[in-house]
Amino acid sequence: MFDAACPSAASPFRIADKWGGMVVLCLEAGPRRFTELRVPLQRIAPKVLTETLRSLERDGFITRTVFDENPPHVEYELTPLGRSLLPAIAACREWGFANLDAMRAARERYDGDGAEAA
Amino acid sequence: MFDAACPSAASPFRIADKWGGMVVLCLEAGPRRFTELRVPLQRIAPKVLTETLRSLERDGFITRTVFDENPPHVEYELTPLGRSLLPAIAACREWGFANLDAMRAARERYDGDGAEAA
DNA sequence: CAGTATCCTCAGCGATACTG
DNA sequence: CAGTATCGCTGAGGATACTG
Repeated sequence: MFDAACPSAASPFRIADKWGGMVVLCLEAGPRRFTELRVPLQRIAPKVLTETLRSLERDGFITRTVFDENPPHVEYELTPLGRSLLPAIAACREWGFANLDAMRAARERYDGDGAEAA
Repeated sequence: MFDAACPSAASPFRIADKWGGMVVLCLEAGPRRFTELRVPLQRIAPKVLTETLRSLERDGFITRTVFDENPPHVEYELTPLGRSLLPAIAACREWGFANLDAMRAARERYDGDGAEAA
């Protein structure tokens, strides 16, 4: 159980990084271009978006298609494997919608106790 | 969409850290003691396990019960909120069982292409 | 047994500037 | 437009030793 060879363990897909899941969601509705992805993900630096996309491409979750035009045109699209992530992501999001408030409350309670004591 | 106030976004619960999910799974079958958790999670340093447990406790996922004995005896147990994570974790694990091989294959293909070119 | 204390490393994330 | 190049920081994660 949980040996080093078992990345599937519990969070098999923290989809690599902080942004991976969001990018997948952004691509759910169809192909998107580099700059289009930067709109919903305003806080992301271009370098980081590149890294994220490369990582997702490496894992076979997305494809990168270059149109030989000027100005350059590149599209990212989910593969079937990438789409297979959506149900699991949905399960996580549903948990969030249902329980995030409770979690936040627990957190305030915990932090509160610590603060009072001091 | 995806503003800073929306941690629920995609991976609402990378359950905090690398080990959080595994610890929750270890507690699924019932309460466990500190050292008992270190058995399946051999690679975890005591400091890190402590941090992980504190974090889970803070979020209301587990309770920490101290039995005033000698030698000391402490038990960690899932709360209902903690148990609510299990379905989402299960969804992630199922994805892993179903698709991890495909992902690994994609990764090797990708890395292979890069290596050949060099 | 159940932790703390201390120190360390590295990689993820980020900001900014530049380019084919 | 779609990136790369460079630099820097922070903090999660880890190894080891010690303690009530």
